[in-house]
Amino acid sequence: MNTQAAVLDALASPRRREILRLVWREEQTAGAIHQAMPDVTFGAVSLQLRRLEEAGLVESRGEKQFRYYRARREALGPVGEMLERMWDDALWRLKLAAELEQTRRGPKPAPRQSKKNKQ
Amino acid sequence: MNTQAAVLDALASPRRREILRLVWREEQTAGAIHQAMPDVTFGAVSLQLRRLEEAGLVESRGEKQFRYYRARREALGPVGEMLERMWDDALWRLKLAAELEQTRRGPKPAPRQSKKNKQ
DNA sequence: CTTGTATTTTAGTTTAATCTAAATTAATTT
DNA sequence: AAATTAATTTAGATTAAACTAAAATACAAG
Repeated sequence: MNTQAAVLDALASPRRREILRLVWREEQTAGAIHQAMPDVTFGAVSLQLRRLEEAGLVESRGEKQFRYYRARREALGPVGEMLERMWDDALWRLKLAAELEQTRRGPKPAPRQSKKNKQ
Repeated sequence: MNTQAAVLDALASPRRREILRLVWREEQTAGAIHQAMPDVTFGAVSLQLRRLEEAGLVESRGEKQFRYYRARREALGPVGEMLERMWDDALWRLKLAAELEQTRRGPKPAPRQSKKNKQ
């Protein structure tokens, strides 16, 4: 079960990282997760949850009509600590908001780097 | 300079991970890197090198008409160790080959998971 | 069995990433 | 200067990822 590549793929998107953060310390229902991300549909959240679960980054249990998701922190090892540092950083939160904003509105304004003086 | 997210973004693609592997232990010219990936054009490799460099995952120096790239292993921290484990694993190499094959040929055959018996 | 609530899945669209081919820049050699 | 070699950049095409809206599934309660 080659999992590492799947893990990296799963961590690639800001959306999935945000979901992971929401279920990092305590389980949440799919609905609660969606409520925390009002800019996407429930369906979109559900698809990302499935990707995270297939990558082994979250697990879930069903109870009544609800499904509770929680992070499988042990699957990330030291990378998990990196994520925690990222989330603890207040500046990071602002950056994330900007990132999601961009994700919503289309491609970046392409801040191209100057081509000269690169030795 | 919030770098972590850029790092995760940069590690998202198998192609960039393969490039990173090639320059992990010793520097390589852009041309040598391209030769190791005969299924893409030099231009494509150059673009990915730029992305890796902008994310701080590789650095480069120009000498004569060549440009030498090498990994900035210190920028990756724990993720670097994860990558090394991945690359040391023989099975992983087969998997990577298959992954690149897929990348080349189009989307996956979509092996859907059965929907029942999920408690 | 019908209604309500929670969630997932499907089909199709939109958005973003990656690639190619060709043009361009840059240094080297003749 | 012209030709050669190495690498980058651009514009446009292709491929893949993410999203939406609607339909489907699942369970609970009346």
